Amino acid sequence: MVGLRISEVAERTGLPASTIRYYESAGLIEPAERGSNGYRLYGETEVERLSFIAGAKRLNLGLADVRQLVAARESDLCEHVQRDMRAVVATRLAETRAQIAELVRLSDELQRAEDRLSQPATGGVCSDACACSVITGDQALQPPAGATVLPVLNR
Amino acid sequence: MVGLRISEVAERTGLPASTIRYYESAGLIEPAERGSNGYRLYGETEVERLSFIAGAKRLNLGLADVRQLVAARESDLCEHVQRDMRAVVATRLAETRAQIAELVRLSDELQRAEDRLSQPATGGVCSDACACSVITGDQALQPPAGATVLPVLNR
DNA sequence: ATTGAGGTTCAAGCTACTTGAAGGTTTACG
DNA sequence: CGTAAACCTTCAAGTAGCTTGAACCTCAAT
Repeated sequence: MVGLRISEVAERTGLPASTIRYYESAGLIEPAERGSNGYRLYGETEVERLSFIAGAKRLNLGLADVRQLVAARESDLCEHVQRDMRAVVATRLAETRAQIAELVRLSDELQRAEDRLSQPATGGVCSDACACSVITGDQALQPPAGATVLPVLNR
Repeated sequence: MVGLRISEVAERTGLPASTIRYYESAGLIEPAERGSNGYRLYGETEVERLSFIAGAKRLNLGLADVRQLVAARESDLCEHVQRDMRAVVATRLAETRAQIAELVRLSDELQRAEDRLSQPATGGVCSDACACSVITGDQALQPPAGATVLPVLNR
């Protein structure tokens, strides 16, 4: 009952100790208690909070979102929490679906590029364009007219 | 024929001027010529090189890959270029497909979380767990046994 | 006494840029 | 000719979410 050291908390939550320290420094969790030796000590409450955070991270939520949810959770207003979480999750779901759509489009492009690169060089002659046209985009790789392929991973 | 200024090159390649400067500082392209006023000046060759880079970026290639491809392209050994590009593109394609698979799994999780959050709180009573269990993962959100959902966007 | 496995802090590095400050240049207009 | 807008320059710092490293302390075992 004296409290758990950071490595034990790391084991239970699945988060690396360095990440737990980082979350503290980032204000996601309160500064941990310290033992007489200066080591951080954690109780069950902290482990649960960190598990909650780990769960949110599995949903790919950003730290800003996580911060909001942690605050809502602590505030203990149940409806409030549920409403907040629904909004955050819904937004994240929409973003994820958009990401998937973009990546599918991208994988099509890559597939086409690969197909073209698998063909022997045109007529054995190494022209000026060469394989580079696959990327320069003389033909297939231009965005299909207003396709905005660019911001795929920008988030 | 005096040369294009950076904003004109930006317009032709679709890359922001700031990005072009950044590519120069990152060693992706050679330092541009300068006019008597200190402005950068570009010729057709540079525009083509930058278009090539923009094309590679549309394929979501990292700067390390792009650097390699640019070098190969400049080296002018055609077979070599084609082999390099094939390898890079194939790797990228595999990565993209893996990403898609992970995101699909993630969107399933999010969908389940949303479903559960849409249901009214259990029996009207706001228990200790409340909506938080959706993320804490008492039930559905635990990784389906050895699923490694974590490194979804780590790259 | 010393080794090894923990713990601590603080700083820097990672990707691929973007943004901002502080300033010089060029061009168009009145 | 004056000046304001629009361009260009460099350099520094900020972004997300950590990870890694250096330099040091603590504790249990040999």
